[in-house]
Amino acid sequence: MVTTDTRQRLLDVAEGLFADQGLKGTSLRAITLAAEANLAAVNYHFGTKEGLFAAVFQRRIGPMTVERIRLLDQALEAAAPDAPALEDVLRAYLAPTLGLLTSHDPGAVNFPRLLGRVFSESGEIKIQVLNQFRPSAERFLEVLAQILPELPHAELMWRLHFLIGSLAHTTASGKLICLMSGGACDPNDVEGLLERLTTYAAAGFQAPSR
Amino acid sequence: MVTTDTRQRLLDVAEGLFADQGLKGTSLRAITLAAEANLAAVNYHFGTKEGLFAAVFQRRIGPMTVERIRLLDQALEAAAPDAPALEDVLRAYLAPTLGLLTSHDPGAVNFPRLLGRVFSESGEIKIQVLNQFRPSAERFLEVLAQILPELPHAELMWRLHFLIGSLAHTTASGKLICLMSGGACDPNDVEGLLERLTTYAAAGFQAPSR
DNA sequence: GCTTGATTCATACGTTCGTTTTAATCACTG
DNA sequence: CAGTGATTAAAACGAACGTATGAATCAAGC
Repeated sequence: MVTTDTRQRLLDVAEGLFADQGLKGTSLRAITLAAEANLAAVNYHFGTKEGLFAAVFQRRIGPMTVERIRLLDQALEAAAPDAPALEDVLRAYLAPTLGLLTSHDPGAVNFPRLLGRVFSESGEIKIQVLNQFRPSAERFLEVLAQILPELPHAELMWRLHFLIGSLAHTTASGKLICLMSGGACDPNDVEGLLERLTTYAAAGFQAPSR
Repeated sequence: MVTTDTRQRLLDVAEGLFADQGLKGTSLRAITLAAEANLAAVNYHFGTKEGLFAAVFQRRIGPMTVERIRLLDQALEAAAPDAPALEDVLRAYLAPTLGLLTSHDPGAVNFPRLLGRVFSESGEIKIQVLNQFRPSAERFLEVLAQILPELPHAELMWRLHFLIGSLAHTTASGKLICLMSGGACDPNDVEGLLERLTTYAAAGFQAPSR
């Protein structure tokens, strides 16, 4: 057996605790206690604490990127030979992240929160994680540039940056902000959220640049 | 003298280090070393590490909120008796945060980064800080609801939430994302950034809700 | 059934952390 | 100039941290 049961439990538990408390705020003792594993298990399976942190990401980023590209290609094919609708491209980017929130995989629901947090982590880890998103991001930028040819390249980058900010903030603090709205917003309505963010961002992307 | 020099230096240094490494990632020894103060100075002046963290926020949030309301009232008066332009309202919300990035106050430039990071902090501190923004946020929501009367309340809340996400992500990771763009984006052009984000968000807010 | 490699376990190490304590120093007033 | 309250200084405390070590346990093959 290449992957032991302990390994899986450590990854699942770490995913949730890192999402809640961050890298520095989560101790190996808290992780191994919750995972019902020995303290030394993390160092045995992942070498170091940061190794576990990286492994948590490695497990999800690949499939998420694949799904994004798949949805993008699907939108491209459906519209061919025309360019796809802006909304469909944005949805292809957002859906694989937001979709995890309603995943049946019990550990996966924590990953979007963790993903929204990673921008606030310091050190090499952050850059290492974000670099894994670059290739797919550039594919999306190409398609977006094709849909919005009059938009300068820098403007497009900024708007994708704004979108990622909205996404990260929603996955990381969605429950908080909707608590502040007095319950008017329902963060559990993931499908509705996807449509709201898509509609909002699509309008933003289409705004004329000055 | 009610505020000693050491107090100021601690606040300034802590503002930068907390912005870079977060609350858990910054040690009192690192702070007092950089501030050329004794280790015990933090506990003496602020009681506890979290007390220092809260004090860093308390120093900036008040003036920032006042400035936001001032700019909002200014936009309201200039347009009276009509409703102000959506762009002007959004600018009034964004400018006091982004403006600190070019402040002459050497410590203030770090605060927007810290502000973008606070959503990722855990515990009571985060809620305590965010609650200080509620009153002014509700003023803005009232005005926005007046400008966009056809927009459901929940939709408006979500869109403000998206905007805050873009703002936080920009202040917290602006330099990073523009490094990833290969230098195409210039995070030091604060005035241009304000216009870009205002334009993008204004179009998003004006999108019809479904 | 014994060997071998993989995993788990209990335990300890050295470091760093936030905080506390006690004494020294400073600034000012009477 | 003596005295007093505010501030700084040096040192130590106990707790928690990540990591390393060596023995114990397990699973599988010959």
